[in-house]
Amino acid sequence: MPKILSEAFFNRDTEIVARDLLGKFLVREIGKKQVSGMITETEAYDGFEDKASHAFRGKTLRTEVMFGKPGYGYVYFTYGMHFLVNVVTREHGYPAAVLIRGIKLEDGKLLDGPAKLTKFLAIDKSLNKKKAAKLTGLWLEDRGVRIAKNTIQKSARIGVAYAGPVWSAKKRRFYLSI
DNA sequence: TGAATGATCACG
DNA sequence: GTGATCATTCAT
Repeated sequence: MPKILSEAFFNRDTEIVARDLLGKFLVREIGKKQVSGMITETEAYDGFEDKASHAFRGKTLRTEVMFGKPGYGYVYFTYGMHFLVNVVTREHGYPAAVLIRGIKLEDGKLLDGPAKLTKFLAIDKSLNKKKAAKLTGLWLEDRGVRIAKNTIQKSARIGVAYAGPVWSAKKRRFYLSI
């Protein structure tokens, strides 16, 4: 039986959560239709100091969900055409989230880009600030897949050059090499 | 390498 | 209120 990831899973160090999400499943259910994929790529955005994080400039209407409870969705619209999905981590009041950048579908097809998977799973702003749970039609679960440690790779995050040399170089992107 | 395309944020 | 920018993708 798959185990749905709850608040306790997300209320931990953001980099640990980002790493542990590899091999877990992102599940989207609309009506009777269910689509899911194994997470293959994530990025950690943590704290008040991370210049790459949207929360760096403090709490705003957009980023307040990052300051909220762990296990909630942070979905935002960018470049005038793309939705990106994160899951909030750490305790209430501390801004942090993990961006889901890639998943592998049941049929083996790879969705290697944060906006590709949201498009395929029909994830949009209606899921912003919603708890990741069956009730909302979007959740994460552990199906018992074991990830060998030597297949987990770390690198700098993608598309964050604006954060400056120090913060853009932080190795907070995690992905599977297989 | 650059266009698409609109929400968000800083500034004044 | 205005203008720059963007946690991207796809075609040229």
